[in-house]
Order: sequence, then structure tokens, then C-alpha cells
Amino acid sequence: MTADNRADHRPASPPLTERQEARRRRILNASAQLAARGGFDAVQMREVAEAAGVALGTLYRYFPSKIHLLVATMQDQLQHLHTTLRKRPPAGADPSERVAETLMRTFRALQREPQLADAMVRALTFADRSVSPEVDTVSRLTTAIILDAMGTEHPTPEQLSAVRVIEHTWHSALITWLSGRASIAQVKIDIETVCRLIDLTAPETGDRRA
Amino acid sequence: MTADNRADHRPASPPLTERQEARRRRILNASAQLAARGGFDAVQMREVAEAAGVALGTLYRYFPSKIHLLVATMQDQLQHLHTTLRKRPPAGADPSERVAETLMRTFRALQREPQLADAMVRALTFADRSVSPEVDTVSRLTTAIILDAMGTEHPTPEQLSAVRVIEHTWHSALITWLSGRASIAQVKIDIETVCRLIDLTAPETGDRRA
DNA sequence: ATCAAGTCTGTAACTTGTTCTAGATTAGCG
DNA sequence: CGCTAATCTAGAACAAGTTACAGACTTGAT
Repeated sequence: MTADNRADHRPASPPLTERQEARRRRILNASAQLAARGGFDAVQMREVAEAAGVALGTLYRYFPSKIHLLVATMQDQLQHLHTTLRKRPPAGADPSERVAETLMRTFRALQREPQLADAMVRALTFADRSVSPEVDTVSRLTTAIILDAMGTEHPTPEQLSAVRVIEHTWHSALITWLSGRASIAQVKIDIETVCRLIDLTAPETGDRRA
Repeated sequence: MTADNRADHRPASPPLTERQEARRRRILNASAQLAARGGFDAVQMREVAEAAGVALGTLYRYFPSKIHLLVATMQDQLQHLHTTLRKRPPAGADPSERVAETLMRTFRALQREPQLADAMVRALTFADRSVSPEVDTVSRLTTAIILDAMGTEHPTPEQLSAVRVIEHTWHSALITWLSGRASIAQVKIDIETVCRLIDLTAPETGDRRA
């Protein structure tokens, strides 16, 4: 539905052999598993390599840094999530309700593996320019999830800005929760607050207040 | 004006001697200077120690980690900024305009030292629980700046949520700009978009569109 | 002025991300 | 099959954050 679903997270340049695909998968699984145990710090490259049954050099050939690895892990998890969400779309009447519902549902999913969430989100916000393409992919996936929830086919630039702001809020709120500086209730309120922007920027009702 | 201005960023427990205060200052300056040159990576603890004329162990006694150091550096810079902003308050008519203006002014200030901004913001979002108190101080400072711009004396819970969302957007937008994934124009649009929430949550005008 | 407690210095060691290298394996091809 | 290039492995080596420690210096109280 997002136009191109091929190579959504692969470099795609040289098609991987079966064994390589399997290695990649083992690495990603090992990463997620270690992260789920002990968060960002527990994802140690030597351990990932060992758990995946792969030499350190190979790990680095597949993922050029720990940040790349964790961002790829996030891509992977998001992909799952997106699929799941498609199967049971949010039920709210307004777009803003549906988006808030979707995000809170996602949030509850992350709550189940807070350490994994920690590792992925920290990597995402810590990523520097060298990881831009990968981070961008994650961002596009998130945008797709939100637009899906809105049910908007052709968003206006204004709406896209609202979606970006929602994403900003989403990431940042997640971080404050993960680092223990905000409660779940507060995150919920903030998500609902920012989702109001969707009504505000709906094109049908004119610019705003018609 | 924020109720307590003493010990705004000091552990405050044992009052520092003059020489200690000076050491602390040298360290903070060295940190900012190195950061301004090469960003996060250029702030190397050994170099900071040397530049500040202090032993490595001493540096760690003052700031228990690189993240602590950079978050403290951010506190320091924010304090300056807050003072500057107080002298020349924003001129807009609406609270939302004034907040957007203030944030964009801050943004332009950061643009002048993008590497320093990079180091500080990356540290801030990368900080884990052990840095919560310090990060919280930064957050309170930011909140104070925004509330100042709004000119609101007694914000409602709704307004506080809006302010939090603005802060989320601010940090996250800054990151996307610093990592080259968003243009300045886009940041401006997003800031202006999120600032609309302020009008939306103004108590006087009733719920909205009064 | 002197003593005890707390700080600071210089330096080495340890940890974990990252890079490098030499030799073994594998994949694709004639 | 037999060759060549690419890939993989094992392990050493290096970089920067962090910790540890012995000895010198300061501070504050007597």
C-alpha cells in the first residue's frame, strides 16, 4: 500500500544468498534477544556475533556499527508491528482518535519489552549522519503506520507536518518514559494532546475554523 | 523567578570552594569548546581533562560520565540563553507566536554552533536513568523558557501538556535537523504547527474556537 | 603550627566498539 | 572438476570511556 514494498529494509544492491539471508536473520534475532534482556548496553557486538554463530568481522560486514544494527532491529520490529496493526485496525470515529489508539497500542506492545524498546529508541535518536538512510526508513515506516490509522489517502503538506510533529512527540515521549522521567499516564495525555493537531489540519473543514 | 534559583545546577550538597568552582568552570568551558569544534565525538574525556588542567580522575569526580558532562554543559548554555531571552522578549501578539519566535530564535543561536548543539542534544537524548535528575533540570529550564514566552502565570494541566509536546517536538526536530534529515524550513514549519496547540489549549477562550 | 580527612594528580588497567590480517570456505564459472 | 574472487573465521590490535590506586596537596579544626 506504500507504493513499494520490495527491499524495504535491505541494501538490495547485491541479492543475498540463502545462507546470507539466514545469517542476517540470526544476527537480527540475537540482537533483539540480547536487547530484550539488558537494553542498549547488553547488546555487545562480540556477544551478538557469538549468539548468531558468526565471526565479529562478519557481523560488521552486515551492520557497520552497533547503531546500524539496532536501527535495523527496529526496522524489523516495526515491520512486524505494521503487519499486525493492518490486521486489526483501530476502531475510533475520528482520525485523531484512531491515531492515538494506534500509538497507545504500540506503546503497550513496547511496554512488554521495555529493554528492547530502550535499546532501539536510544539507537535511533543517537544515530548520526552515517545512519541517515536507515533512520529515514524507520521514519517512513512510522509515517506509514500513522497515515494508515488516519485513513488519509492524499495528505496535505499541513497534515504531513502534523504527522511529523506526532512522530517527534512519539519518540521523545517514549524516551522520557524509558528513562523514568514520565509516567505512562503522562505519555498518554501527551499523545492525545498532539493528536488534536490532526483535527486542526483536516483539509475538509477548510483551513481551520473555516 | 522560577521559585528557587539557588543551586540550579549544582549538587549543592557540599558547597564548593572557590578553586573548585573555578575547576568546574574550566571543565565546562573546555567541554563546550571541544564540542564546538568536533561535536560529540570530539569531547574526549582525556582531552577535556587536559584542556581544563585537571586530572582525569578529578574530571570524573565532578562529572561521573561523559553524558553527565555534556548535559551539564547544556544546562550551562541554556542558562545563558534564558538570561539573554529575558532581556529581549519575543514581540508577537499571540502566545503561540511568541513561543514559535522564541524557539526559532534559539534555533538560530544553535545554528551558529551546530557541532556544540549536536553534542549537547545527542547527550540529552542518549542519557539513561542515571542522568535523570540532570536531564530533568534541563527540561525544567526549557519549560521555563517556553512559559516565559507564553506569558502564562498559572498554566492549566492541559497547557502543561501542550508545553511538553512542544518540548518533545523541539528536541526531536533538532535531532532530525542535526542529522541532516530535515531542512531548517521543515523545522520551522513543524515548530509553528505544534505551537498551534497553545491556542487550542488556552483556558480563557474556552475549549477552542470559542 | 600540626594533624586528620578529604581532594587532586599521574598513571596504569580494564571494557567494549571498531579495525585489521592471514588463512579457511564458499560461490560462480569454464 | 579446478580456478578465482568473494566471503567468512579466528584472533590480535587499537581507541576512548571508565575505574583503580599510590602518593602529593589542601582544608579545616584544634
